[in-house]
Amino acid sequence: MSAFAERLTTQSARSETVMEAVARRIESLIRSGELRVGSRLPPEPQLAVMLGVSRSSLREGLKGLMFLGLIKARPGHGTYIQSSLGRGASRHFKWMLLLREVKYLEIYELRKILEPAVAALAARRASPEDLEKMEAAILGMKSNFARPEQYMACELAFHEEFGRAAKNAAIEMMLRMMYAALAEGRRRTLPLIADFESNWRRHQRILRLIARRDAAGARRAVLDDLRYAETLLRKDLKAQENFRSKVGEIQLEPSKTKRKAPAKLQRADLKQG
Amino acid sequence: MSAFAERLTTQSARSETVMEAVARRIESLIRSGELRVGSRLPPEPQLAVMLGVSRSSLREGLKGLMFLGLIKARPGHGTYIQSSLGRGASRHFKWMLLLREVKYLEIYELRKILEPAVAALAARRASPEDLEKMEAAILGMKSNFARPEQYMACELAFHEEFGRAAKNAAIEMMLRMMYAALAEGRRRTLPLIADFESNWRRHQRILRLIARRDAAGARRAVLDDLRYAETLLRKDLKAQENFRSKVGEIQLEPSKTKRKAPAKLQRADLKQG
DNA sequence: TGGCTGACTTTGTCTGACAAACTATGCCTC
DNA sequence: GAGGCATAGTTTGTCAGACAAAGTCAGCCA
Repeated sequence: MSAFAERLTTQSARSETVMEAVARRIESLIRSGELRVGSRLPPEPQLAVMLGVSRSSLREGLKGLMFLGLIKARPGHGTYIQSSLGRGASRHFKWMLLLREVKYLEIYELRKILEPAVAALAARRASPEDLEKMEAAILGMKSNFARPEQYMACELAFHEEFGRAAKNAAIEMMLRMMYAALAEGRRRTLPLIADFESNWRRHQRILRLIARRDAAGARRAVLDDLRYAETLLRKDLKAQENFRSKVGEIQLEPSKTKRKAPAKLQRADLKQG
Repeated sequence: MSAFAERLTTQSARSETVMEAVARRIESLIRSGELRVGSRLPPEPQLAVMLGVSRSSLREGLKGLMFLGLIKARPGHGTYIQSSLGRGASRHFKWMLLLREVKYLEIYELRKILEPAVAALAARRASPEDLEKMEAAILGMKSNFARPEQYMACELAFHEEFGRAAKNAAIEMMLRMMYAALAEGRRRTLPLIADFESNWRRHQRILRLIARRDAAGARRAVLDDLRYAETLLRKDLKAQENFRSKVGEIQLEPSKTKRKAPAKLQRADLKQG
């Protein structure tokens, strides 16, 4: 009868690793209210004794939580539970892009679903402070037409404030994940803004409509901007494809690209991997 | 002029930790094409030499990536790069719920934005296999009205197939994150399904409309289901609030056990987290 | 041929130690 | 008395070496 359900609930019988146990234990401490955002965890040696594991194992578990952005260690100070909306998750998203499991065009499809709705929410809910911050970001963009790096930083700030203005933490987290992942792969997004001034004008229009509480207008403006950016992306992808098919065979040699490795990793040589 | 941009680009000058370096190094290996999904990483001792770090530090870095679901270690076998859509990220989402940084109602607002659009996409793109799998999940639900655990497992399976049918990896990842997080906090979602049969009927209707390629109908059906579930959630939240306000004062002693609180966890048995 | 044993590989965990970063206290100088 | 500096103490970061556990695989024997 319930064969389908059986198959689903069958867990892999692998014994739980200490790392997982540490994470679950700390989770339960949060659930019980003993730990909350900002709390300091007991020192590592003490915590290791409490949990009955060695310090190294404990640290591996903590590192996992750090990667997720859920805790933050300050040397000589302590380890704290951190308020983090999408900090760690964006790294996850970035990897999906790296591994080509997620395509840029797919992200734009997602954005076209999410962001117009977010714009409508922002038009209804944005506080004066939100509007001020978005305005500041817009001004920052305007004064940096000639400096791509800084222009992009301001644009990212605008988008983050935009997400925050919708007054929904789940949405804010999702958007931050996407934006952070996109910003990291800036190679791909930077050339898309052929004309900073035109890009800036579209953003300014979005802000103006939000400030006027014009939900429908803001929704349309965001969708327009995304459509425009998507068109550029499509062109860029096609150009790159042509480039690859032409140059692909020539540059078959392994990545000899000089990359500045951090000092501590100088001995790195992974050719045999 | 560009003070705003300056403030944004100012990084915290904290020296990079080995863990971060390890992660970046492996990232660059993926970027250069030396590693891809399914690749086996070199053994830990060897990799440690390559990166010029000790095995313990390397392991901490790897654990971080494991938590994100990006690599998977098999004892006695090796460590592999894993294809993971939202496996690690869902844990992140769950924590946000735990820490009360994200509220359940906010997730429902997000779902009401996302899922109707996804339903429309699924109606256009679902393959026969997708429809079969959703059908199987629906059947599984039907035969488990009396077994809540298994019913929920089947419902989760239905939603995952639903997300997959939209044929967009970014969307699939987002949905899996949400569903996994909601499923973990099942305390909250289980009682919401007052009547399994009614819940099942709504799901069946969604599937039928997707199978008929009725995008608009599927969109409406999903929105209806979400509205219904949200109503139940609102009632449940209100009931819980009443309960808290009655029982809350009695054990209102969070600050008294401030620093020494974890002390009672000494020798805590890990297995019962 | 088939199954079992043993060596080998690889990850999991533990112990102990020292370095680095930050805090806080107390001393010394002005 | 006030302020700067040095020192001790706390806490995380990193390293080294060792053994256990788990899985693979070749080779031996019935």
